[in-house]
Amino acid sequence: MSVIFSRQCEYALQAVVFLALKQNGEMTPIKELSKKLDIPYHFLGKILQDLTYKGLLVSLKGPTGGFRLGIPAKKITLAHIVEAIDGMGFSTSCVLGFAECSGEKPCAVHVQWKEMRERILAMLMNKNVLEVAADMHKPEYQLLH
Amino acid sequence: MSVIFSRQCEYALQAVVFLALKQNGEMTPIKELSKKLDIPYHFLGKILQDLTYKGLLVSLKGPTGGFRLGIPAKKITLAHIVEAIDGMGFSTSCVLGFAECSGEKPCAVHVQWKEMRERILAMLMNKNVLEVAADMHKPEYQLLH
DNA sequence: CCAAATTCGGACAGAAACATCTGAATCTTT
DNA sequence: AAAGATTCAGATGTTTCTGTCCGAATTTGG
Repeated sequence: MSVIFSRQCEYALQAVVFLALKQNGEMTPIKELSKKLDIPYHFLGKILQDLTYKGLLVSLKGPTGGFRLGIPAKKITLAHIVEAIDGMGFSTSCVLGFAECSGEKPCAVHVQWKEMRERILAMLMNKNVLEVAADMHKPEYQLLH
Repeated sequence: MSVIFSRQCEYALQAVVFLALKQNGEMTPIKELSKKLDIPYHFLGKILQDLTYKGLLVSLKGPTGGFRLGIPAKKITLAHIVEAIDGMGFSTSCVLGFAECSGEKPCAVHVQWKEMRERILAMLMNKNVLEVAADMHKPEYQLLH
């Protein structure tokens, strides 16, 4: 394909950012997330279940149930979400696909690629979902309205 | 999963770099590439066929047949290979997975991500396989020996 | 207590990516 | 001309990812 993260992971990122928009302890059911973000209902259910198991979310059954963040939004970085769903494999993998490529036995583009990966990683670790959600509120970011 | 390029694309990158190591017009059969690079024989066959169709390689049947570069190594960049196999989708895609994310309707990390993508793209376009192959010759790069 | 809304858990279905198989076509060498 | 090595083309199999379905468990409100 040629995409950095899996579909699941993208859905997870969107969902967590969306939940971060709700500042009170309000619960959001799958149905709402599914509609607003246009993500398949049952598929999203699995993903949220997974994030709940990993501790990023908290769930509640029954009417008025749903999901909310399990940790303060400020403490959840994009890296946390990616790690929970896809793992951090991308941050060590070789562009050319050599399994043994490493600092001791590098491929010819190892150092340059390493820098890219580290930049990406730094960005993911530096962005918490509170910031992201706050930005999405601003009029110039219309995707979640 | 969480990898930048598809398996096919990684195999293609490796194979083309390997072929760039052979400076004379010598043909290399699939069997040799498959063994040296540890790539499944028939799968690699398809990929080389594809690269041949795209003009990056030239093939010849029969004994003494095989594949060689179809363009001078210096003119083939890593970007050319990626484009031939995976396409350049990654260079425009949104990290959060929003389909409509763009300059006019950005997500909250659009600008930062755009910079990452552009850096990656620049690196892929600036690296030609002659350089890469030459580096792989050097003793500090042992992966292809 | 009951009905309705929700998550939970497991099985299943479909699509895409990865890989293999087989026979045909082509080329080289003898 | 024959034999062997190779690519080519299409069909098929396998695995992983994506998505669906259903029934059970839980919670709320009447």
